[in-house]
Amino acid sequence: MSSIIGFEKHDHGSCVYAALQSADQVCQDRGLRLTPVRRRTLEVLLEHHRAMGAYDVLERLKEDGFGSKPPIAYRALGFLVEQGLVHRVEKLNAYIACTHPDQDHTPTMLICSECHKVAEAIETTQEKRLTHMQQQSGFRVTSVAIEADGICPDCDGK
Amino acid sequence: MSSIIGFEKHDHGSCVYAALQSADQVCQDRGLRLTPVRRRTLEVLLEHHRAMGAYDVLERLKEDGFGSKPPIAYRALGFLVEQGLVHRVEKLNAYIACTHPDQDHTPTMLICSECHKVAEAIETTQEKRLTHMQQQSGFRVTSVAIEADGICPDCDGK
DNA sequence: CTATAAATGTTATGTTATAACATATCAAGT
DNA sequence: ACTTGATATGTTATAACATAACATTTATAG
Repeated sequence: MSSIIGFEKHDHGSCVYAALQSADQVCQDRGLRLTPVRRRTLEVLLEHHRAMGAYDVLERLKEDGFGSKPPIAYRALGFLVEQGLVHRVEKLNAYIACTHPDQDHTPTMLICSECHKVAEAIETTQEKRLTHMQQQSGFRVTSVAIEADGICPDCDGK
Repeated sequence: MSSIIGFEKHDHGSCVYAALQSADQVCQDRGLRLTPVRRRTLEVLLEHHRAMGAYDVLERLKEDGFGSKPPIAYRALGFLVEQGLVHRVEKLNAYIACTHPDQDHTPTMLICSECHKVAEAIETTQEKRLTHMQQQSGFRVTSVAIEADGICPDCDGK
């Protein structure tokens, strides 16, 4: 079945805090360093709670005294994406913080064409399809992206 | 179930011809014009039978005496994508001709990280999941992209 | 306290994409 | 055929996204 994260109301402060905690934990477990730029990058994405372009992120980092050139942002984003703490939204060339980085998952991104909010639907049935596909085709899958354009509940009401 | 198009051998000449025929038909049926640039753009993609960037396509169009500036390619590609004759591969920012444009389908793109070939798996179960997702979330889906990175059968053997 | 690796930072450039406007072509009605 | 309105093609200019290559700093293991 599927559950949606992103369109409903929630306690934002605590969700940011929890996600950062979780990220700290993940990195510690994996022997990786959630350095200041990386942590701040994640925080920026969490605060905005929507898909942001690399240059938008960079803007914030610059304001906070970090480097001001594209690679600064791209490297931090790359690290976070690799660790599953951030998802890249391919259709938007943008990035969004993952709100449940603990579970290993193949996210489905729901992109509202109207308000441009992005929500994440977790499909647990995904893994099965993936394996299935593999067996049928002989294609050895390493990662999957699923992205849907459409109209979110809020905008649909109007 | 799923079937794969793209990695296996096939009669290329006739596949290009058939696809163009099919495109003519589709456009006629919809009262749209498959103009020279558009037709040639599709042909170029069919000939190459792999994902091409817009600028690569543009190169060919230029050689054939069509306009030489980006919008020429982007407009033709946009039209073809809209009509489902070409799929955009989001992860590659590239375009690939659809080999079965008749059926309305949500393609799954299989992208080989080694040889960079792209195959298309048609998932008929997709529509169900789509509808399902819609009901659960209130998100009204208009289009879905599914893309998998991995290793294709050919490269896996080596 | 060094040697090595990892991370940060910069310069420069490459790649992908679109806005805005000018011109040409097509299709329908007269 | 002739005008008109819509569609398509073309150009200029620029915006948005991304990475290679190299210099410098910071962390950490020996």
